[in-house]
Amino acid sequence: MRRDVFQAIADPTRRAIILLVASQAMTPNALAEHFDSSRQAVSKHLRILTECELLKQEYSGREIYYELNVTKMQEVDKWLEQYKKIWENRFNELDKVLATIKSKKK
Amino acid sequence: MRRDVFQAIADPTRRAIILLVASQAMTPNALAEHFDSSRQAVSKHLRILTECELLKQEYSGREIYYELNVTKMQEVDKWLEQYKKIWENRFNELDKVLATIKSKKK
DNA sequence: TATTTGTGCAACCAATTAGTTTCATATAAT
DNA sequence: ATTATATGAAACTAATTGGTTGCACAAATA
Repeated sequence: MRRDVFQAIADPTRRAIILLVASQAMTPNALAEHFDSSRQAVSKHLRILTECELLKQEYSGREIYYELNVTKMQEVDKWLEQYKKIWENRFNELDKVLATIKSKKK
Repeated sequence: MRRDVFQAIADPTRRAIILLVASQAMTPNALAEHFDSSRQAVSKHLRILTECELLKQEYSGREIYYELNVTKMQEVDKWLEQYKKIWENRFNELDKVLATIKSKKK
């Protein structure tokens, strides 16, 4: 199935998984301990996160370590960039206003 | 209903609406022209986007102009920031490696 | 070899979602 | 005053989602 990063990060449990995995790679069992839901539920989240490449799998015997694929996270940042221009411009406008006020006070 | 920014941007139609509205405030009718689905479907998306404060409404007679609330967009950026540190560190590590290679070549 | 452990997958289910059609209402135009 | 337009809300529906339980299977351990 074609998975989308935005759809993946929409779920709060998945964002929590991302946060946990960001500091260190973890196995499904270890991750599941942090949640109320079953290991299988967590496993399904891991599948979704892996399918959209937000997570990478590292096999070690029968264990699978899931780690964050930071590169894919940048995709969200890339999407935000077009809007960043807008809010930075807002700041510039504000700067101008402040500068004007300042010069008038002199 | 309590609406979440991440859930709001998960839908591709809603992201398209955000993009359209980013350049200029638009009415539901004007927006609906850009999509295959009905005006009411677009209206429901607008409701979700407004509820999570990604959009603001500007009333003008019987028309309602929807405009982007850039401030709320920054919430996503704020979430990303903790991961930005990680990918910037990766870059620094890479820089070190490149620097080492460079000095060896000399 | 027999058993335990770590994992993914399938089948099922309740809740949510994104769409539809049909309305009600307020403003604008004739 | 009547009609047309812009909009939101309600009721319904099909598809998707996030959860469950039960299973299969490979790797580690006894």
